Amino acid sequence: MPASRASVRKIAEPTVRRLSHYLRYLEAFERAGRGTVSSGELAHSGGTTSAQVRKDLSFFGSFGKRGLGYDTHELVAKLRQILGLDRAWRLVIVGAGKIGSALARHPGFRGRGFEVVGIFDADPNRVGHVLGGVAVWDVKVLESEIRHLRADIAVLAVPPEEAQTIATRLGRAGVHAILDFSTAPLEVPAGVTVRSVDLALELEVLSHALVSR
Amino acid sequence: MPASRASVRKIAEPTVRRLSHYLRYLEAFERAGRGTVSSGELAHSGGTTSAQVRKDLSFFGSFGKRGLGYDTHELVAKLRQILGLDRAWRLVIVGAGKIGSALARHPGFRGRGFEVVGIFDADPNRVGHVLGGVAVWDVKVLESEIRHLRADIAVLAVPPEEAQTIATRLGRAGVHAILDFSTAPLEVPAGVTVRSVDLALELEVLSHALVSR
DNA sequence: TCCTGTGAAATTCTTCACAGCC
DNA sequence: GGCTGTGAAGAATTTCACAGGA
Repeated sequence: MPASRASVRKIAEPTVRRLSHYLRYLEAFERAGRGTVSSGELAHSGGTTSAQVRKDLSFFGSFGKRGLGYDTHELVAKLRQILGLDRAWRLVIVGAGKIGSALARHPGFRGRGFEVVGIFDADPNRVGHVLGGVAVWDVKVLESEIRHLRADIAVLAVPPEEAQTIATRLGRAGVHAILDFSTAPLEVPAGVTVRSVDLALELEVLSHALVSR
Repeated sequence: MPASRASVRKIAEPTVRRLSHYLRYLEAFERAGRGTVSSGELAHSGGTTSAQVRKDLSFFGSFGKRGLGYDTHELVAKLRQILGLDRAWRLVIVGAGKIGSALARHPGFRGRGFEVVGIFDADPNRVGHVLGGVAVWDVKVLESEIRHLRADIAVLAVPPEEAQTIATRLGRAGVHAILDFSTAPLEVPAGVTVRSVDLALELEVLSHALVSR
């Protein structure tokens, strides 16, 4: 049952994260000129076990060679396809504050197929400026401009009290994926995926680790 | 078997994350003047089930009141203790680039008990400046200054190729917790906890969600 | 009646272990 | 010999469901 071209089967989120990890390491192996990689090597770089790697990959069919490992190029291409990275995604950033503008200038996104095509802010002093080569628009024109820019994904970097309003507007504008840096709980319509990055929460996990050693 | 004062039992990471979430919402309830909160309400704000909330909390003893719910203040205090937030943590940021300096100026940390006490960078043009009220030190004096500042947690915001070196030096300087923004795989000595925040990876999870709908 | 605390069941995720192929 | 693919076992986590206190 090999996955047919477009639609990719539903995978558990921890698995998706591992696949993304594997891809990262595979690309490093690829740059190093390695033709094949074994599940053990992938496991070592990613902090899992070889059995886990094989299980994760076997989910999509078998493209390893016994006794050898996986063909680096082939596996990279396959993972890109599974993760939807065989196309470019168009990103907008909402909120040109500290985090938003740091992200706008972050060069790492474009390199991985995520192109920032627009930035929005409510502050008239910021509107019209250019950040990282991208124009800052007034958030008033969010919906129309997002359609115009054909954005797929939005990065939400606004104060918590505005997050819900913007998220709702993003949903209406046809954005189906949001990377949320506000710490507010968001309610979004079905069909919109939200991933939250909460730095205070990450610090709290570390805090717990420190006291529970 | 109620947890005794200082040492807190080992909990699975997903549980810790949920506890942190609960705390966030509880604080909102507290500000709204709510004396008690039910597991159902906590579950709703956090996107889980009431049974999950009760299981998570019952792990530390029973401090809910049947028919009523949990005492807001009491539960806030308890969660703070479990998460190690009943004390202040001293944070250093290594790397005063885009992400590092955005974090240094981020007001949300101090508000939640994490105080940025020092910043380090290798660029002489940045050394000696002040970011968000905190001095930028030369990374050459990392070890001695970290001991001097009595830092508990380090935020690693350096280029990937330097991440391992710095992580090793942080370990030697007595830092037991690292929040890592570089995307390199880190090897750290036992006793050092690392949490990685990888924005490209988060975007890839969203990408996968978009193609697998 | 409302809501907690918790064994038991169900489900999900991970590891084991080995047959099979290069 | 080395390494994949995978059923089966095992572990961990989540959900169910209900007894019992406010």
